[in-house]
Amino acid sequence: MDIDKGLYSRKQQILIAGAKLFHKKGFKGTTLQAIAQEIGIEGPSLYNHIKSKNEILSTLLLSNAQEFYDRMLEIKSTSETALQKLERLISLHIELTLKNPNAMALMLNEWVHLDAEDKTKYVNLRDSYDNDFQGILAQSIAEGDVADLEIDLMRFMMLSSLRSLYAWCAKYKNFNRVELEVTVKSVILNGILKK
Amino acid sequence: MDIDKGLYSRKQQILIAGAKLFHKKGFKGTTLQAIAQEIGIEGPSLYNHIKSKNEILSTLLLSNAQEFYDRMLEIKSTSETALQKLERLISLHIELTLKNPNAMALMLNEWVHLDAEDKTKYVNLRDSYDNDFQGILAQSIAEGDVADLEIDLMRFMMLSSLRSLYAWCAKYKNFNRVELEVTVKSVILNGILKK
DNA sequence: ATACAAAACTAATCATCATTAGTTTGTGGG
DNA sequence: CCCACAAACTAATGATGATTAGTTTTGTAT
Repeated sequence: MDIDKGLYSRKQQILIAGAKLFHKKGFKGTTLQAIAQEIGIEGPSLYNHIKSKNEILSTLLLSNAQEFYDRMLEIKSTSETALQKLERLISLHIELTLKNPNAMALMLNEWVHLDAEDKTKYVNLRDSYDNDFQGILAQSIAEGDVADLEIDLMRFMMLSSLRSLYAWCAKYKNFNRVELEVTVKSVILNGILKK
Repeated sequence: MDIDKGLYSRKQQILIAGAKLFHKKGFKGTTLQAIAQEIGIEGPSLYNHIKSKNEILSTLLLSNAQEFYDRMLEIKSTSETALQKLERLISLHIELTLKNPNAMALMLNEWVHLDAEDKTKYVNLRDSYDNDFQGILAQSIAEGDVADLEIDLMRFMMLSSLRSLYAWCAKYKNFNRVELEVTVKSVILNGILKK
């Protein structure tokens, strides 16, 4: 019973509790009874609001993946330099991480438990995102701002650290958001060496 | 039936198959029957070689965490500069990733399914490793080689990308190991910007 | 107040595994 | 050739947990 009943619909509460528990115990390690208990009802009562356990996971994953992709399209369409777009993408990751830390964790691993149709949708969204990300990276190499190294690997390393940030935020709760953004950008763009 | 019977003991085969399937489906999503099938026997026959499903996971995780920590102690004890030690740590991650890609994946997530005692052991090993890593990073700042930014976050970002490398290696199978090391070091040390 | 609909509850059901019991097979040393 | 012993096999057992059925409660609009 962690979630304020006044502020969220039951469906919302279920999604919030689901994200929290799926993150902590994994999808398969979380029982519907546990989710129900988290919001103060009995397990089977959940079925007044959801169709299945899998629906909780797919709602969480698809809505977040969609939000990432929508925001990517928005950033792609601006007329800035590719490097400026990369900086916006870094900010985007931080923004969405702060908004939905638990969902961010699920996007790394739990998507394997989606059923076939949703898994395809999810993987397509993620692949599109990764592709566009890499396209912008390629452009910033072409524009002379970014080093011409193995581009798959550069993209991969950038996204790995950005996608793990939720864990850092969970551990060091008293960080300053602006400082976080500055540091993350500095480490990604300039590396750790002193100049 | 993927694993050559001649080269490995049954216990080894079980560990290899377990790592593969736990990686693909998660610990809770993998049945003993599936592991058995992978090496061509029936589920209950596994009990001639193991004590429980959990033992498979804990053997995989603890032996790998221990290997990381042993190697860390070795590197700490050399008389090189802290920056040289950091480069050795990057190489170490790549070496162990190539040796045990599936186990590397498990170390990120599946440790939550260890039972209490093993989980404590595992978390202690990991925390010690992270601590020592950060100590070396602090020293290299003190030695004037590394930028004086939020040190927790720098350590976190470095380890996030290193610990995810198994996924890149799985996807781009034809990479050159030396080039991989060079690129990873360059991105971590110098960032992505062209100099 | 009263009735209806939404949302809870309790008590099945049914499937899926991990694990155990009891039995058979296969092999290497005598 | 035969005996042990390790390592398989098949057939329970028992727990767990998603989902369904059927019933009661609650809250709201008349």
